Order: sequence, then structure tokens, then C-alpha cells
Amino acid sequence: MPRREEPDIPEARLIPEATVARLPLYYRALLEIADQSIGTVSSEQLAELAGVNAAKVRKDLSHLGSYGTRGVGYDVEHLVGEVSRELGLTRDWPVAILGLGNLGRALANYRGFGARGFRIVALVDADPDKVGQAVGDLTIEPVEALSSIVAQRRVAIGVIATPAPAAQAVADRLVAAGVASILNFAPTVVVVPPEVTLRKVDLATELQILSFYQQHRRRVPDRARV
Amino acid sequence: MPRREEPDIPEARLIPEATVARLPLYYRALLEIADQSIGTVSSEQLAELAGVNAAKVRKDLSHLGSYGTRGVGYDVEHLVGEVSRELGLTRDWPVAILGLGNLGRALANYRGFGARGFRIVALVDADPDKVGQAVGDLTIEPVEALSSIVAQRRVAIGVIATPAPAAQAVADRLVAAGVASILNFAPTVVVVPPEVTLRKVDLATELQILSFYQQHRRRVPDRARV
DNA sequence: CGGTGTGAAGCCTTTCACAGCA
DNA sequence: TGCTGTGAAAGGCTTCACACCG
Repeated sequence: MPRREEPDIPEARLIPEATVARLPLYYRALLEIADQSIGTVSSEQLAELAGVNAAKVRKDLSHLGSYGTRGVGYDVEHLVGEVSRELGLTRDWPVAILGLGNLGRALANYRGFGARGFRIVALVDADPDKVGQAVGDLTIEPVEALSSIVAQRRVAIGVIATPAPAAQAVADRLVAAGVASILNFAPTVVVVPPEVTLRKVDLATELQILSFYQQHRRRVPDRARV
Repeated sequence: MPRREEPDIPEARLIPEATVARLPLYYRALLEIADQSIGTVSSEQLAELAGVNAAKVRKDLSHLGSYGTRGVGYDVEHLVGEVSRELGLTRDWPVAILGLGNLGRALANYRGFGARGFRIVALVDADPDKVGQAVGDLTIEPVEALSSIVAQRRVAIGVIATPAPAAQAVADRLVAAGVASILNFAPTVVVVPPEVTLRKVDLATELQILSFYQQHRRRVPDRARV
């Protein structure tokens, strides 16, 4: 039970973190199903497509409300709507990419990055030689302009793709500018205040985890994380 | 307790998955400390650098054995050795990158990818126009050559950077060729046999999770996953 | 005295299994 | 009849708190 009413966000159900992390999988699976003009889907089928088990699907979806029909399954179109609303994909989130080395450029060019709702509105780099360069439709801007960029373009999400030593300073600037969601690709720990959501994607870490299991080969978990 | 002796892998302690996922963080923190010629570190200090809490550090490290000294802390050099041995970083793991679009190329050029122990030995793409192109020191090879490449160059880890529709077929080829560790960047579910370790990095999913918390802003977990 | 190593408690997540409804 | 929704059980992970030892 939510402890307080909140007028501008109607549903205040509390959804477990583990469930939130799986909603994108269901969302993707549901889009595939919808593409095939299938009207109804069972937890079993959805589980298959999302790579999880059916009990988990049912429990997860039950946190969003009771949108299934017993004996039948879930109405695909309706469920897509509920999941995308829950994930905030009915809005548009302006994204800034910080750091335009190999990875930053790849992200900037990545079609399907802005699959739905995510729009890259700024590319920022500290290197004066890079400032002014065009990448796709955008021009690289100086990091000093960050706070005005964030304010003017309503940047909601910052993607850090700088080298490790620059990451914390960039994160600090993002937070100071009011960005509350950060995705960190730099291979280093970044600390942010508790009201900021930080997630990280770390190549070196992933490879090292694979290395661990490769070496300890015997009953290996193949659980893909997220 | 391990249930069977295994002659070629001496230590058969079973380490929780959550601990394995944090070892790379400790490893990185330890390297930083070692760089400053500091001989001893406490769980408190290590926790700070790794972005976790001290109790977790102690519990995690206790799974590797008792390498700390009460009243003193952990010997940095010794611990670096133990952690890197546990992670399999004392060996060299040949890596193949599959799919050389924006992301694949960025990965291929990413210095620090092969931070330690990971060496990119092959670039493979299904597109005949790309085959033969040079990327860094390597030349893109056809996907048909994959199984002989894997065999000859002892590829241990496959990194899938193809578009989503091609990912499963590439994974199947990798598995058939004997690759037992796969890192999937394609935004789709990939299924592999249980003896293969699969991890995934999914940009769209990460952004959608951020979107969820952005929209439900109220007590937000900033727990960075991994 | 200070900091590790670790039982025990608490919390979160997953899985089970079936009541209940269309 | 078939499949959802959900209590209850099981399992795993985190945190606590302190005995123990250098």
C-alpha cells in the first residue's frame, strides 16, 4: 500500500526492483507478438519469448494490476499499453551523451537507441578539438555548456561515455544541472546522491565474470543478468 | 562443500553468483590502491572504492579464503593475486567479435577492452561487403569461417554485436563451434544450452529502467546493478 | 585496540501449487 | 476446462553484531 496520495502520478503501486528490470523484456516480447497480429497471449508464451518462466511473468504482471483473463490469457494490445505506460515510454525523454570517443560515437549513431521515447538531444565533450565536430545530426558541444543545455533541452537522462578518470566530474556536473537519471559506461565507480538513479554498463566487468565461469567450468549459471 | 574432487582445478570453493559479480569491482579498486604503493587495505576502504559496504566486502572475500589479518586488514598485493587468480585473469582469453556495425567497431577499437587478459583475435561479419575490411589490426572475416577460426585461435569468448534478428543464429554457430562464454549486446533474447555462460548488455533495457524510475520519482533505488 | 570472519536475523526474490474465475 | 492471480514455502543475498585474534 502506498503511504501517500500523489495527485500527478495516479498509480502509486510499488513494484519490486526485480520486476521493473524485467518489464522491458516483456515489452519487447509483446511488441513482437503484436506485430504478428496476435490478440491474446498466455503467461507461458510470454515467458518463452522473454526468456523467463511463466510463474515469474504472472507474478510480475500482477504487480501492475490484474490485466489477464483466467482461462484465456492477456490481451496483447492492452498489456502493451499498460507496460509502456508503467515504463514511461509514452513520454519522450531527452538524452545527452557525454564523451565522444569510440563508444560515445557508436551510441550516438546507434539506431534503435532511441527505439521509442529516447531522443538524443546533445553531445558533449571536454576536448576542444572535438567541440564543433558533427556526429549524425548533432554537433559536439563543450562541457561548460552542459548546465544550460540541460535546462533548455530538458535533458532527463545523461549517458556517460567518457574515459574513467573523467566520469565522476561529468556525473557531478549532470547532477548539479538537475539530471536525475544517469547511465554510466565508464569503467569506474561513480557516486551520486540518493535521489539520482544511476545504472551502469561495464564491459570489463562482464568479461571478467565470463572469465570466472570459463575457468571454473562445472555447473555454470547461464542466468543472464539485468 | 564441493561434491567431487577435480584434479585440474585445485580450488573448488563455491562462490555465490552475487559475489562473483562484485569481484571485478574489488579487482579494479585493488589495482588503484596498488598503484599508490599502499600495502594494506581495510574492508572499509575497499568498500568505499568499490562502491559497496564493508560487511559485503568481508563476506565476499571470506568466500575466497581467509586472506585478511585481524586488526590490520588485507595485504593488497596478495589480495590482487588471489582475486585475479579467482577471476581467471592470469590467463589469456581469446575473444571474437561478431557483427561490425557501429557498436562492433567501437568494441573492436576500445582500448582497455582487453584491459587484462582479453585479446581480440577475430572480427566476423555476415555482410560480404564488410569482409576484408580492416578494423584496427584485424581484418573482418566471413561468418562461414567461424568454426575454423574458433578452433585455430582457441576463441573462448564470443561477443555478439549483430542486429537483433541475427543474434540467435550467430549464438548457435558459436555454441556449435565450442565457445562456452557469450556476451550478447544485441537487443533480443538469446537462448543457449545450460553449459554455456551467457551474459547480456542491453542499452534499450537500461534506458527503459531509468525511464521507469524517472517517471515514478519518489524514493528511488540508485543501486547500480551488476 | 582494531578489524576480520561469521553465525544469525531480516529482507527480497523465486518457485510452488492451487483456489477461483471466465 | 484452462489459465490467471496469489498465498505460502523455499532459497539466496544483505546486513547486523560480536567473538576472536594479531
